[in-house]
Amino acid sequence: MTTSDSSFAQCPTRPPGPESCGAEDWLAFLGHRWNAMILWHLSEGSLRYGALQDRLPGISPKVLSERLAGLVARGLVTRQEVRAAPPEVHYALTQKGIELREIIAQLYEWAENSEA
Amino acid sequence: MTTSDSSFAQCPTRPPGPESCGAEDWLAFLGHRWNAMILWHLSEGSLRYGALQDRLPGISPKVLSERLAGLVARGLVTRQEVRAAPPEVHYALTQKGIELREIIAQLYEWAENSEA
DNA sequence: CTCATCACTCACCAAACGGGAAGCGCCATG
DNA sequence: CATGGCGCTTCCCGTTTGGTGAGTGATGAG
Repeated sequence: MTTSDSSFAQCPTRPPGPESCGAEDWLAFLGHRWNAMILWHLSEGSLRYGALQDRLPGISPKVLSERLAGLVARGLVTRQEVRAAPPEVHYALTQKGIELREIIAQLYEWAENSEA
Repeated sequence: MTTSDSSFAQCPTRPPGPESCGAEDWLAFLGHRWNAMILWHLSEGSLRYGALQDRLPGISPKVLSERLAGLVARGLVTRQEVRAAPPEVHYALTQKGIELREIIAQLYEWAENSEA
């Protein structure tokens, strides 16, 4: 079965606003550069701001902050400040974030196979 | 299991270019406005240019052309011209397109459940 | 006291993107 | 011969985006 018509069925003509369909909204978010990458790197476990910067060569602090804020706002990532000598900020996936990462992993696997 | 580390594993530091990881590339594409929507509408079956325009209120001919060209270029959609009285152009999903739509459907279902 | 670190934030600016309007080529019909 | 429909394409222009570089605040080390 083709997942039948139960999927996008409720957002056929994209009613009023700009983004109405849930899936499209998430796709737009994930398609925004770095977001999926950050999600991926955090799946290793909690990481600090600086550690993320190191793993994402080319990202500017401004953009990294923006993306992290977006991920937190969508409930995919938690932000935890540690008031220490040099302050530490730890970012980690939420359950929701883990679930979403799973779906991205599926896409990744499909891409691998279809590319060949 | 969390799909373990077999997924993005090969694109850890995004080597040289702009988009290197397969999944991120596809996400960027799908996240581009209208693309997923077009895919969705085509899953009903073959549609003509004008029919797509009707189903995607707000899209301009320019953007629809661009998106369709992108979908064709990625092998998700076929374009078939019919030289008739008023010319007809039919767009339909390829096998690859159908597979990708499946994955989007999964995302959609996840979004539905997690939103609640 | 000075300096360095961490995690940002702010102001500025060029480049890219995206939408709207209008035009085009082809053919059939009136 | 003029008109109309279909499927685009081209041009223009405002908005957004992302990068850069500098600055901030708290704290501990030298």
